Amino acid sequence: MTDIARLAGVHVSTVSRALAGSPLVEAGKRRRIVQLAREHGYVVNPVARSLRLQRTQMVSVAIPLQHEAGQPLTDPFFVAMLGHLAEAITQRGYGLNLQKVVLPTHEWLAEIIASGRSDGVVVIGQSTEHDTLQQVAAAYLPLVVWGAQIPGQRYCTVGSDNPGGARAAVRHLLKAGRRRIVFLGDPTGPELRQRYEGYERALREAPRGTAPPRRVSAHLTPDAAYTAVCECLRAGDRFDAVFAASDVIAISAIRALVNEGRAVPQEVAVVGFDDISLAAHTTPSLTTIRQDVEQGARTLVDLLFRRMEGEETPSVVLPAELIVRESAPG
Amino acid sequence: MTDIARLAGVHVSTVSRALAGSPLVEAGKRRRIVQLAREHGYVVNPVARSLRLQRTQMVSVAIPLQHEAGQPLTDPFFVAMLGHLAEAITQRGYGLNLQKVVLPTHEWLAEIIASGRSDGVVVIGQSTEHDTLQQVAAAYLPLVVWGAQIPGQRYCTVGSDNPGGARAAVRHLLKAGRRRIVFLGDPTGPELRQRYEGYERALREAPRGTAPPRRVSAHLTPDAAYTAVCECLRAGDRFDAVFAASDVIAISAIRALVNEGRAVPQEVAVVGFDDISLAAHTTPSLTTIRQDVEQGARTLVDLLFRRMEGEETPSVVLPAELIVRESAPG
DNA sequence: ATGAAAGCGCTAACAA
DNA sequence: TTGTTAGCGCTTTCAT
Repeated sequence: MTDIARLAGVHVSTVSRALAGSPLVEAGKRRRIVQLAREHGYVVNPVARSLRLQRTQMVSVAIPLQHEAGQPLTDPFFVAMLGHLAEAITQRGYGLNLQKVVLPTHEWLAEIIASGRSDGVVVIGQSTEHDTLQQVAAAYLPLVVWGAQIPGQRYCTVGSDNPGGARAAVRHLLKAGRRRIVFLGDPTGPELRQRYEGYERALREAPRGTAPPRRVSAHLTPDAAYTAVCECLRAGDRFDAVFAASDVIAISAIRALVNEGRAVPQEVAVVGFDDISLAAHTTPSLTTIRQDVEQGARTLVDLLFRRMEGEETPSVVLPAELIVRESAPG
Repeated sequence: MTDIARLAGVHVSTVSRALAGSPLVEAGKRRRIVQLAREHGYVVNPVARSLRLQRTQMVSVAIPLQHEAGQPLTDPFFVAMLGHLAEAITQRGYGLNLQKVVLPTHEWLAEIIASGRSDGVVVIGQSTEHDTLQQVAAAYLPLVVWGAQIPGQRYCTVGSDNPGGARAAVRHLLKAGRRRIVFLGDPTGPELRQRYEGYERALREAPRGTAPPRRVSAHLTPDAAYTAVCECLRAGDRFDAVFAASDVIAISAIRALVNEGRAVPQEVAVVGFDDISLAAHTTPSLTTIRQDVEQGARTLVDLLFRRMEGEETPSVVLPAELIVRESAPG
């Protein structure tokens, strides 16, 4: 900037003002300075700017992942969320600082905040970190979390209507005449727990003769789900429908079923959760509960910026919609 | 830091040294200071540190995306790459600054660099930006690119053996007796172009009676590929195998084929490219060319850090391996 | 082994 | 309207 000032024959402060578009500096001079800066490929140093302004124009996006579950950063839903967050954050002229958090880690959130690398934090997925979030949120406002809303929660979440979505999925299966519906997935973390609860509730409301809730445990990875379903089938388990906690494991479940000689959807219907972009394109295509990632991301960012301004924002629950496709026709 | 200094009854410079683990400061005092910092949840301000040190401990990861192609940041391969990059970068104590670049944008790379937000840049995918990269690389060393190696290229790439992988895919199909093999995808960008070239070459080397190269154009999105394959079938096109430029479009192709009444793999075999995590779990599971994302990411980061130290590193081509599954059995 | 002081590049309160 | 100046929080050279 000193260089530009010298070239323009003015003081740095004038350059600073000109580049900030201040009306204080004479229009002609301002244009000349801006032009000069462009010619020389000069852009203001955001580090120095941040130090001076005490704000970084950065948002941290933290993704807590269970190490033991081997959960990679490749879950398509999280990733779609990340993409849309990048979009929304960039649109506001902010940068995105990506933090992959491998649990269990001590004080990960406090450290992200204390480091001052960002003006606000988005956490994608509560995972098992409800307590951490509770604690940190007490003293730090600009924090929003994608996830489930939990009674007594003190932090701000945006998330889908997990129980409602799950219930809609199971009711759809019941209406199609299915009576032995298993839940595939591990209800670790509030979101999946709520999906399980929705599943249970729908079964409680089911016609007589419907089999009671039954869970097939599996981490949210393709391999885990595949293995779990195979074992279950070989153990002679009988069911005519699967409600999977996510699309990724629903797809694995279909493969396991077909490989073990069960026709999908004729013998076993499958419903997933998320509506990832591939869901419409698998064979058979996947009946699922859509979470609107794009709106979710926009809402998260919107709330975050309001919190960055000091506003106390409430949590938001977005509708989750049943999408009927081939794996569980109507 | 001033606070910690006051609490410890020493000068800030001593605290700075202590926290940096300098041997200059007396061991006992150092421990006391470190302890004090931890108790008070103090961590050094990386912004101030960056300004002073003239390095940010940050790496920018830029993902150029074609706007017109509607290509989202959700391509599973890119995303897996991003995850592994996050891993490798974090391991070295650096942060990751994610930049989604929507093309065409003017000077995107120059701006990322000039902004000084990071000490090095990883670009995932050359896309149509070969010229930009050539130009920038002339004056900026700490830059690595995931993509194809191009004759006359002046920047450092890491990428798979695209022609070799494509050739292996087509030879596999030929060996299985397929003679009318179409290429599905749009060879925009060097990587896909090289895959197409490998396809062409394998066909030139094919037995007599093999149909000549034939391309079905489609952007790398599920919808585009689905539509393209359907139209092609309805137009009465005849083929017994598809080599798709990516797994995502291979999966869509399978769905289109099945929906139009073609058995996969009996009537039409399908081979993809990437080996995304879902490829093993679709129905039928996908024969594909594996790109080793993890090694790719590690190599990129390794080369980047060497470049950040001033070393001129050469480009690297990684092997691409044929994985035979159900969609195109041996 | 520790303290004093300068300065990284920028912005803004104040002065002119 | 522009310039002067102080200071954001840190590291490091120099002096002690």
